[in-house]
Amino acid sequence: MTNIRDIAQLSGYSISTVSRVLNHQNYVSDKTRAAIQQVIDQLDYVPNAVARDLSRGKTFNVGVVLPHADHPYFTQLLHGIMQAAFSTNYRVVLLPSKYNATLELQYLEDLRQKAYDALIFTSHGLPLTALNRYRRYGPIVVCENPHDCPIPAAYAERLATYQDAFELLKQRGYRHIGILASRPAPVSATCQAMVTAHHTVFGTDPAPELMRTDVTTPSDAQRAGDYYITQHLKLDAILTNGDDNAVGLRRAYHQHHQTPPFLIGQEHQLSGEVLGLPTIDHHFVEVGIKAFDLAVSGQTGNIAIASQLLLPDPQPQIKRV
Amino acid sequence: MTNIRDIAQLSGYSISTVSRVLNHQNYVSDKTRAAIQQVIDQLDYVPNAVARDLSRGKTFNVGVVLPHADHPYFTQLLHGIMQAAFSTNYRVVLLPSKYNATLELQYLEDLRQKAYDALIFTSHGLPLTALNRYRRYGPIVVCENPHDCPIPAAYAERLATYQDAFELLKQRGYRHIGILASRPAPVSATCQAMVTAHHTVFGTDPAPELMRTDVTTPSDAQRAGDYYITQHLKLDAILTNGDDNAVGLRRAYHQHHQTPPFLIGQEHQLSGEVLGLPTIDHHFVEVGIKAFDLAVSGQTGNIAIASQLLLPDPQPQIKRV
DNA sequence: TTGTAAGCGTTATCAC
DNA sequence: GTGATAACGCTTACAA
Repeated sequence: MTNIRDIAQLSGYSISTVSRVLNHQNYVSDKTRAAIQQVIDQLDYVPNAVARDLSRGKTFNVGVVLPHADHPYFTQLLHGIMQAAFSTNYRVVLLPSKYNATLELQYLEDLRQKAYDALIFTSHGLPLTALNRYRRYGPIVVCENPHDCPIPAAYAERLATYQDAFELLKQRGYRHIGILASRPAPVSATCQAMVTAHHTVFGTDPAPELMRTDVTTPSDAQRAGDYYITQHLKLDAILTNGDDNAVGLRRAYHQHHQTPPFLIGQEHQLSGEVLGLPTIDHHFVEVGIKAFDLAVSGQTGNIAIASQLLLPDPQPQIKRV
Repeated sequence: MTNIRDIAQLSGYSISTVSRVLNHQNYVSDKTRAAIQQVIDQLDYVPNAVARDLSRGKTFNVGVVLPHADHPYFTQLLHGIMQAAFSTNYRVVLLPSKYNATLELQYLEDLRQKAYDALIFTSHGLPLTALNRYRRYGPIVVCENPHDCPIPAAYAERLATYQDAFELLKQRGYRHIGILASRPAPVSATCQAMVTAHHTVFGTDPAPELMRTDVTTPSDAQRAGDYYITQHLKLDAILTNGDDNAVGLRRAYHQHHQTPPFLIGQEHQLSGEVLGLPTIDHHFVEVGIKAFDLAVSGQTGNIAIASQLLLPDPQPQIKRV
């Protein structure tokens, strides 16, 4: 392992001069630079990145905490974060959490230990106040509306769009509305927003038996559908948490030889397009970009991005040839 | 910034003893440990991760080079890699490449600079021999069949399955087969495998005008469909590179009010299920797991995972209620 | 323009 | 059990 000292010795110059050459700084004469560069080339030397980071006190690593890797919310968010990181020479480190408090705490401790320059929580199990406490060790950004907790955040403003969705259902005369959510309202801002919007539009909370939580995959959604069917809960419509999950629901109804209720998707996935579902695009890529910007700038403040209800394109007529 | 020296001084013990306490090693008396721990707690001290890495000469970071973030091949592979990394305390660092040689080279140089303990190329633009040259600086794993290049690899064995796919088409009497690929055969092992399989089954190479490359997104696929249609290329079937891309193709035909040809998907995506397409599951999650194992073990050798042609479930009868 | 030397904060070896 | 001290490999005042 050849190091900067070796280069200094063999070239006959000092470590600092070698360092200047390495970092393309000024105040090095052309012939000195050339002489040193020659030794560098000769020994096939490259500086050690970790030593550099230590000396500079900065890693250019941003940790991104992800409960799951296979959910569109997270992949889209990650996509945005990567995009933003890419143009700034920061590196993205993936931190799987499964909403596990011990793991999340570990990542916060890693930040404290300077393993990352900043941390982005795409979602979290720990209370916001717990995260907030670690901000003294470095920038921490969350991807939800933090309400009264003064923590930097970039998030999709969903409430108005959920209201749009329920208004659509109301206009169509639907009253018995199923709701699919990944986590229950007490811990999930998203779920809370759906409940609030339902209340605003219909004047009542959603019936508890029509709300299914812990639905993340299409298979989960299929099970939720099985539940609705076997419990003989006659639904007019279901607000699903993802177009793909709507597919799972549909599967359940089809297997029971029933026509599914009117479905609204989320995430603007391809499966929704195929099925001609209305969907909600939360613009998570953009949210990711903003989250990253907040993280590296160290700025405080919240950035809300408006969601959007998208109605399906009319299905084209197919001419049989 | 309080460091190990501070703890040593304030506790009255030496740096080495403090280090032993930090690393939960033996040979420290209980009362010494307690005394030191008290100072640690009092000063709210944690060791610096970067200094640790430097001293140990290891980062526990594995770099994963990804041309795109939004393609199922990469997300599934990444999913597997994360899963494997998670259970071994390694961290996954995302390295976007866009098949850009300069970027790929930069990542290889980063490996050389010890920024990562190992590197996984999910795909690459640089020739294998170029990657192979950097193996002296650390383990490098690719996710394709490297054939005669002696570089560690985990990959989906696609050839036999592509043959199955073409056999299916042949049995159905189809002869004019379109093919969608992300990159042309000279640089893409995947594309080569499709061509070879076509040759094996039909005895001829695919007609050049029926092969569309540079197709990665559904929109690209839609453009490919536009091409087939406007060029009046009557196709019996199309082997698409992804169920989602099949959706794009389908969109093109529908917009031209035509019935799409018989479509075969890939990646076993939900959109394919909805459309009832045959699809090819390449088991990329498992490939990712194996790739990671190779990377951290530093083993040499190749691991091939068999792909699988999946036929659609029969569409259920729907009873109108 | 170049050199000296003091950091950066650990871990590891070896002596006691 | 504990402590000196030398790595680890670089950056950066400050001096010359």
